[in-house]
Amino acid sequence: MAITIKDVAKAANVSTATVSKVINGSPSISIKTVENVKHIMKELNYYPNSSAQNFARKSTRNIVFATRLERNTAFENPHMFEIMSGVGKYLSKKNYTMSIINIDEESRSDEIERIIAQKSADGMVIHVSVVTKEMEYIIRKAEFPHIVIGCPSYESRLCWIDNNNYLSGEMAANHLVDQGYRNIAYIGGVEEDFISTHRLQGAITALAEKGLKITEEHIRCGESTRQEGYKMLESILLEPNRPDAIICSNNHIALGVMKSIKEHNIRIPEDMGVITFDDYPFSQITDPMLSVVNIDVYDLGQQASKLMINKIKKPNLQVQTYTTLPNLIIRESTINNKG
Amino acid sequence: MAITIKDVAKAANVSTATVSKVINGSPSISIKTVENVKHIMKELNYYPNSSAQNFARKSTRNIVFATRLERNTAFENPHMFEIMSGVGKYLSKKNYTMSIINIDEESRSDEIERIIAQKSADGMVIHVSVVTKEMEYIIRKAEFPHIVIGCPSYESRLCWIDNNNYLSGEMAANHLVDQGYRNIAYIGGVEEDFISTHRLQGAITALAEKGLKITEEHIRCGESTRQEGYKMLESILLEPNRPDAIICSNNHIALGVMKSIKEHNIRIPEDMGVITFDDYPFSQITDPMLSVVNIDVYDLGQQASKLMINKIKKPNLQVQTYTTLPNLIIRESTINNKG
DNA sequence: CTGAAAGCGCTAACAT
DNA sequence: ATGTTAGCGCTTTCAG
Repeated sequence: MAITIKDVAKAANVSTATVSKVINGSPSISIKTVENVKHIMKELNYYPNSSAQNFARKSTRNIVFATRLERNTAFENPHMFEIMSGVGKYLSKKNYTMSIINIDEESRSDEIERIIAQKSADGMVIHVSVVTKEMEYIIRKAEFPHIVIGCPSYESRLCWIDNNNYLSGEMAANHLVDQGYRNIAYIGGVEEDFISTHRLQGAITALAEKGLKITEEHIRCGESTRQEGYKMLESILLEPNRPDAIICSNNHIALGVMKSIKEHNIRIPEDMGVITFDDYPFSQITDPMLSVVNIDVYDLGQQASKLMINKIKKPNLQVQTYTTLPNLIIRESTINNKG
Repeated sequence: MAITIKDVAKAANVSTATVSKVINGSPSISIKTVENVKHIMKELNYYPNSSAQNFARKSTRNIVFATRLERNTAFENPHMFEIMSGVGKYLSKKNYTMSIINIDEESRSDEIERIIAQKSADGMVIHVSVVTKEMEYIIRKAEFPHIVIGCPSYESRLCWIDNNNYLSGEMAANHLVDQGYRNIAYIGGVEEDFISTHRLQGAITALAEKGLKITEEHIRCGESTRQEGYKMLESILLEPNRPDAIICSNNHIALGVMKSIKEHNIRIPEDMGVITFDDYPFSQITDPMLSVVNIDVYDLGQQASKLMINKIKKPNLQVQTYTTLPNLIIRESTINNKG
């Protein structure tokens, strides 16, 4: 049989209550006793049984990370796992465990309800891609500590944090202007793609401040695929007023855009600058290498879990905020010394 | 206060033991009682407290996935997360939870020891990249249910599963020969990179069966980076005996290799075929698109967790096996109708 | 500063 | 088929 708190108590000639207090760093124990007990614990190679601890103290020191774990997610959305890594890193530093649950189409809120009711976690970090209104209802009804990563696509009263896509859009536009580009186009995702539309709004604002504007026909929205990016740029090149720089709302679109540009024998960056967002390691394999406005999503994850832990202590803490600043990585695709 | 098993027992006019048996699907309860109790549970919206269950039954129904979660891991090694997703998927189907722990350089075996001693999980799935001999010692001493994903790089008595890299190498070589290539080179990782060396061995064997061989000067080993891949191919092109096809041990190397080939105005696939392993979604963005021998790592993860659960039931089950068959994805880089 | 003892909510052996 | 009851190993009052 494994060794328990009783064995330690006996060996140290104290009560189990005292041992427990030592384990939990209670200040009311004399230094001498603390040292003695700790010594015995080490000697006996004692570790408190975590199920018993969880049970007795009615808390698990476990946080659930809820997201989608389908086939290919890791390839298609490494960002999500990078966030998860950041969350896990911070939690382990704070002696919390992180368990991952897969939320799929059918059972989204059932899973959540069960976790809350079973008390198998003290809190929940949720990737925005899986939240629904029903889920929100359950979480808020139970007043369960949570933080959503990413701004929900509807007016929500859940707590969330996100990076500032608006600001990212501004940075991309400002950089292009600094480099001397003046006639800028935006190729983005569909209208419901909030990330893309926020970036666009940021770009528009930044340009307006410099007395520039993106003309209507230089804004395109479509699916976030290479194929669509390619098509959207092709159609822009048919216009008489050809832009001298393109902001692409993501890497997929950027790849299609570059393909189209190259096929037309337009030089990047001399004739046309290209910039996009989020630094996949593969941004560097394009020729020329892509400039990007990047977000430190690992850091975003760490911040989220920090908030999570604060919320466990102060459950009424309400946060809805844009955090983590974007940073500009200048590579070859926007280096244009006309500026 | 949340509702407990006692409340259910009272409402259903049975003992808590009976309710417990219903919860756990014991066959010794009459259908009528089962239905009645289930009905009451639903009515009261009762869910058993999982900490109490874990504590009482001395098992957690939790599996730890141990790996490295440092910054950029998700970008550099999406495979690892794809495996993790597969593991999580299967476990949740079997009503197990999965918690992730980060194993870093300093504290690798301490973490493991703690988890085992604290009984915070029933088993452990470990990514091969974090195993050490010390860790093996701890796991085996405790006879803790485990499965390592990937074959350890030393003679180990841990249980592991891996995909068959040897077979993958054979498939790559056979495909090239089928396409009519005869003079094949292998550009791989360093010697300690077992994945690469197994693939090489497979390729050599397959070629030997067809009466072909890779000459000594057509085998190169170096770091798995684009830069090194580039350099290694450059040096091969200096040789008088120029190969007509290249097997690259991974995507990074393949990218460098293709760059070199293109700069020498050698046509792919006409003058030189290129094949590599593991289908990143980005394998498709190269020009021409890369043929690859792919492994279904999501499936590998699912198989691993299946074994994991078997091991919990039969702890003396010993497995060391190559599983999950590779499959060939033929794209543009090897289509050569000389064959 | 330390200890006695009452649980925490459930499971499982045993009895009926 | 169902109930009684003794724990599971720890935390936490409360008393001393």
